[in-house]
Amino acid sequence: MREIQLPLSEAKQRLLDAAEPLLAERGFEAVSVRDITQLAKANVAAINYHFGTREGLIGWVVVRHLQPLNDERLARLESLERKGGTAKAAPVEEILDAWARPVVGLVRKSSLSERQCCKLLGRLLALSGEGFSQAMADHRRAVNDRFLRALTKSLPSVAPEELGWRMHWVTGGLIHLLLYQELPVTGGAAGAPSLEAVLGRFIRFAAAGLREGVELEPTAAKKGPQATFDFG
Amino acid sequence: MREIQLPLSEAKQRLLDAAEPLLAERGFEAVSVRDITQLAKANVAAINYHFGTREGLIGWVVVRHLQPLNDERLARLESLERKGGTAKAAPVEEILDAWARPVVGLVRKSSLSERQCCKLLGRLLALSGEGFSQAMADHRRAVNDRFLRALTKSLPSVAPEELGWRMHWVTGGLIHLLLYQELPVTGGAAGAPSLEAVLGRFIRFAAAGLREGVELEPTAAKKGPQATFDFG
DNA sequence: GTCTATAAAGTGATAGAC
DNA sequence: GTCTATCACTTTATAGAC
Repeated sequence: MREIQLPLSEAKQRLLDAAEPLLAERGFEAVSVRDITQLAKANVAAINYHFGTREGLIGWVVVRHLQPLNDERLARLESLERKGGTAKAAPVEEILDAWARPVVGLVRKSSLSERQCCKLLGRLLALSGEGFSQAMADHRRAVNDRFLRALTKSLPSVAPEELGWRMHWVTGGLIHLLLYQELPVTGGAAGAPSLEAVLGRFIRFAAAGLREGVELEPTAAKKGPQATFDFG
Repeated sequence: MREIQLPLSEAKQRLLDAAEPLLAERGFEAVSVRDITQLAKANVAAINYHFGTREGLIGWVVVRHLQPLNDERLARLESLERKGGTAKAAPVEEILDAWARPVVGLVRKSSLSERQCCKLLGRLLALSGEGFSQAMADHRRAVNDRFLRALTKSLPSVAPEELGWRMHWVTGGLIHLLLYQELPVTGGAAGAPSLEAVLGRFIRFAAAGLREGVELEPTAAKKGPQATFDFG
């Protein structure tokens, strides 16, 4: 499932590197090809030559970030499952960690500032599959499915459908966290906590939400046909 | 604090009524004044005559929806606090209910379809104060503050700052719920649950998240100077 | 691969007639 | 208040020279 990162020509990389801070800051609709080529010190026609259309470039931004994110999520989940053995269910916190924590690595590797990279990731995740290539959409759904399955195993007393909804809301929380990380701290007395710290607190919060009601129904849930939920 | 709903001329209403479904469907950036006037069967110049600029119209869309939402949130919280008396803290679920449930009333009253009204509300909430009038922004912050205070009273063992962060993530969950309500049910066997039902489930989920850790630290929290958190 | 020039259509806003 | 006509730009995309 892990696809090879296609090598990009230097020109394409330059254009993408120029486009991403603008897209992070202003959103996908509010950036023109002229804005990008100007910042990249390239010609106006460069984007159309290298990417065909403006949307073609956006598509590359999507795969450049969401592909590694989903790959890393999957890798961490699989490592988690290998570690725990076949029968043992992983703790909710560790599953959520595998799901949320990869953004830290992406932010580190990115040439963007932490703030911009978070904003861009937030915007990309907020697309929720709209305007993706079919391959990307399939990959995303497959990863979602794997996580939902792991969570179902870890929380058998919560209906899988309910877990799908809850992960949907958790996804919204992560997007909001990435988009407006600076928002809540403006009035705070202490300095802003690091991204890692915020993610850790978010994971504990989300785990508690996912677990809601488990102490009330300790019996194993009825197994229906596994419906697929696109919670992203 | 509750402001009088300014009477709108019939022409202004017609334009707003035409604009809102388009804005709900395509987002604020992707709708032109021509799209709106065409749907409203009005003249191209009508928007500039009645609202000054395109942004002026958007501003009215904001107040037409977010003002009643925040008003209703506040009214419900105050009713809740009156009911419980001065010393008694309201249960977290009821506070969250006062915060989230008003969207149902707005959807009912709106001439938009439930789906479109939810999308529009989701987009408006996602603005997070960007591009609001100062009065709107202040009102929003004041309502946020009141809710955070109520939650702090109800969950004294959770640090107010932590509650601010958690409400920030809850806000993201609500926005995602409103924007992509249909998303998780596409693969489900049963039909989609009603908005009311989903909100009820969301409130229980969010309450569990807000409560995380309370059983570990049953002592009252230290009272520092109350920082204001703009969790919206 | 990179450039200029230009096409073809769309944008918000406004002056001025009615 | 409503309309037409129009201004002054901006948008994506492309043809063709270098």
